[in-house]
Amino acid sequence: MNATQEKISKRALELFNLKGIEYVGMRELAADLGMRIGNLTYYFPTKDDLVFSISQAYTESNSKIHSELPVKNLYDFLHKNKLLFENGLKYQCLLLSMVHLMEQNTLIAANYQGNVMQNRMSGLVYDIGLLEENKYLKFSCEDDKLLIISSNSLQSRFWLSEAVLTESRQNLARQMTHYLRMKAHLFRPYATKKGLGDIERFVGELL
Amino acid sequence: MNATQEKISKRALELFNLKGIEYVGMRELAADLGMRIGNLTYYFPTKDDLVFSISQAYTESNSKIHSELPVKNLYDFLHKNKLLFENGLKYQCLLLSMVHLMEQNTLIAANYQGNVMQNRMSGLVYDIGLLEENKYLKFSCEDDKLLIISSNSLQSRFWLSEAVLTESRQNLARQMTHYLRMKAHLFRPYATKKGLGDIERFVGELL
DNA sequence: ACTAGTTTAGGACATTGACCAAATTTACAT
DNA sequence: ATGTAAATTTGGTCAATGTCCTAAACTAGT
Repeated sequence: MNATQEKISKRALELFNLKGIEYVGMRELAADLGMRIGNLTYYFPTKDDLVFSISQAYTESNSKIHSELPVKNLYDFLHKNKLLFENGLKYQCLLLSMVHLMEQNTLIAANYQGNVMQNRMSGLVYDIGLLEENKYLKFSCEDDKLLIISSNSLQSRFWLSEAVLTESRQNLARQMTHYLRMKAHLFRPYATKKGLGDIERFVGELL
Repeated sequence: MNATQEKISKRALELFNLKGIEYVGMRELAADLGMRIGNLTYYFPTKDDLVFSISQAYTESNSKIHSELPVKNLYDFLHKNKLLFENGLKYQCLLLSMVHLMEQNTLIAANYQGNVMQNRMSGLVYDIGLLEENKYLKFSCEDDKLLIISSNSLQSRFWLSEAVLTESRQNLARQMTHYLRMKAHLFRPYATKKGLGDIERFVGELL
């Protein structure tokens, strides 16, 4: 991706985050960038291509967080989730239009269902398994484990959608700690003594 | 609402559920109903009006469930949630476009933020409080209670959105039991012995 | 038969994403 | 400096969307 493409998708992300992907037209974006539509489509033939490139940047930054932060304890895990939340905030337009995108943008849909989803899920299963091994978490049955993983995924995907129901897109950041606390509490019932300590530490550092 | 309006919104709901609100045009809907667009706009001046009338039907059917099913025990509560889930499925188009609608449809936004949201939340707080009084649930601190309520709300609002990421709109029904089990497990750590019995019973009846 | 409500017919408008071709400008390598 | 390729502008077109309009025709109840 060259400099102009970077410039375009950077500004596009800003506008998309402000108003929502569906409500920023290509003409509007071009005007904002001080360029003609023809030039925009020179770099991104369709709007879907543009959004896809943004979604790839999001996926990559998420992958980076995952690879750079091995989860050794429950605090690590929660802290990693904080970074993931912050990253989600940076790309809020994607998370807020997820259903939309997955049904309409064939590039994103194919990519997500072909790679991202499985990787995410298996990564999460791995992390939780490790925390169980290292005695930070303890599940009384396999069911508990699987359902807490599901709950966790759902919350990660849609906390921003819920947040936007009460506050505008411009003020989502300040709701983040609430949802991080929520996530921490989700694991509370399954935490060992060691695990509880990590949760307390994480929650304590949130304010 | 007269017979023709009923006919229109009934068919509109079907099409919206199948394809998504944003992807069914007014012309398409009119053609499907064998009427002219002019006639459609005679009954519903704008698409927003049509969607709003559907959303009101949804809100009313939900309110009906709430008023007809007093929550005496945890089983009642979970069973009520099952009915609410089934109702959400009937109006899936609304839940799948929630963010969209709340930001664009001024009628829905005003109504939701003015009434629905508070009622829903206070109703839930009331139910949970009752279950605590009647010794089905026990929370070690107020925090746990509030955060479980938040988790529960988020899951109720967005389970369909999550479901549609793995299956098409046409096949959402069969994922419902999974999310109901998830909901039941959400309350498990806070259930008393009595409460656990109710959960077992509810989950047992799901399959 | 009159009237109000309903329905049709045939348009219009601005906006959207997308697509296109020709001309011009810019940057870089020879 | 010159030629070439990439980048950019200009000025459209296209179909589809939601919304809006008017005049005419049909239909039901009084």
